[in-house]
Amino acid sequence: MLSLFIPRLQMTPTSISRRQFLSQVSPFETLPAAELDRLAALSREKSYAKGETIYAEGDPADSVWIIREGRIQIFKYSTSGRPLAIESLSPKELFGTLCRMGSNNRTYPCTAVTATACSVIQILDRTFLEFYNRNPAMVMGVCSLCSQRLNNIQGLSCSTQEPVEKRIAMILMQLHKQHGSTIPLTKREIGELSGTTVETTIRTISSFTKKGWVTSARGQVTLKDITPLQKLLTEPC
Amino acid sequence: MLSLFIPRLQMTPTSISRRQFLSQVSPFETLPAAELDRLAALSREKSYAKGETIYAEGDPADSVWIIREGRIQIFKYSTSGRPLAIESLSPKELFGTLCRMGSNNRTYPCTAVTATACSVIQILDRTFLEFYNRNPAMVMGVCSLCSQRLNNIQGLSCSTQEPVEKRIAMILMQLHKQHGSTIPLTKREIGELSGTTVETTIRTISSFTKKGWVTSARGQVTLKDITPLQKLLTEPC
DNA sequence: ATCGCTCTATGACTTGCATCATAGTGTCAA
DNA sequence: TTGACACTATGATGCAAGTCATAGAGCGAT
Repeated sequence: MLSLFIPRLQMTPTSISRRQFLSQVSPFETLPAAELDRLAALSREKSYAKGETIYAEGDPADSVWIIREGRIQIFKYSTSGRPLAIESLSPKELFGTLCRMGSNNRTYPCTAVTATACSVIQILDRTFLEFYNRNPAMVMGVCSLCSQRLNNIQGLSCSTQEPVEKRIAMILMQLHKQHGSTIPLTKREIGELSGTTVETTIRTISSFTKKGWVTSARGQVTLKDITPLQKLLTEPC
Repeated sequence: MLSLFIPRLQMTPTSISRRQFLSQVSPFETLPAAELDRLAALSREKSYAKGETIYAEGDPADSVWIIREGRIQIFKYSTSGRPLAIESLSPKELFGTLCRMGSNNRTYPCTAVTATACSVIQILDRTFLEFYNRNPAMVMGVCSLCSQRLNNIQGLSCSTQEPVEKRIAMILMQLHKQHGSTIPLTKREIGELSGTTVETTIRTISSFTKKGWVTSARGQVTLKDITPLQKLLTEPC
């Protein structure tokens, strides 16, 4: 689908080693030093250009992924082809893992697409499971991550019922936690996370701008005053 | 809110002991005999009439629950008050647990309401955690449950994008797995699971009836032919 | 028996948001 | 510099599904 000539991310010499990076990633924090060395040795690193698909829903799954650099969106597609972005993930976040831990689910349930140039760490399932089985503390870490994400998604699935304006406000608040007051996403991406179209997203954000709540530029939204946004969320209608 | 005079479920003398029942419940299956005895001794059983709220979103949470008898629906409410039933749970299923395992989330994120008269087993958090910390196999069980539920809900949240007809077909297929071909839910309950109104649910199911796919009676829907329902789900539009 | 309530059913009206169309602007590549 | 393309922007139109209204039918409570 994508041109073969898209330039890959040029890895700048990273300041910290992969091992050190992994030691900061949530379910690996508890691993003893020797295990971390081994994990760093057994994992590999890959680079992707913006817009590349790392895996697609239904692909046979054999790996767990961690973002080292860049941003990735996890999609589900409706049968009519409209994309819904379930999550927008930043460095140190895992993906392609959690929903496969339980069942004998050997395919990816979603599609992972890079939203920017990315560098990701790939760990084969068999490697991951080896560490998983050997380190009870890590099992708890994964369980805890799973649980957190369950909570997020529950919130998301409930937001279905809300009118678009609230859904977008909700996503903006969530992105605010992730990125701070300047959110580096295009209107399209925000729309995909809100489950709506670009046009509606633009109209809505433009109405927020008119009210002085945000400012908007190409590829970014800056939150100027989050209290009215917060208020909008809790308002009865 | 509810009358104080609603008659409680009259517990018929159950054929199996609570201990034996617990031994069949997923994350406890792996517990050694002595631990099961202890768990049965430390847990307690409660009965609820139809329509009672076991806990509400935001309530301080101190327990893990298991359905012994009856059916329970887990709700989120939109700010306009419209209910969305995230799940419809049957005996042996846990609730009030999974989304609290990770964070220090001391309040329930959803509301649990009995859809029929129910008997439930209550396990205090501190008891549950004691077993959780002592039995690594149980941690994996919980992790796996969490992961399964994450998958279910991901499917649900994506279905937002689908037209109502598909959402209802989807829910019917899911309930089919749970209950067999006769689904003992009212149109209202099916609507709540599909994220739509009673009227729309009735209209849609009535259209399925006219096509000969289902038959419908007060408080139940019987699937006659699931292949066209299945086909509806995958159809491009 | 009868009151009250929930469930089912169907028609008429309304509306939020998608869709379609058009266009200006910023950015990158050759 | 010029084309190609993504992003932003705004107006016009249509439709799916919600809302409101009404009514019959089943079921439990007294």
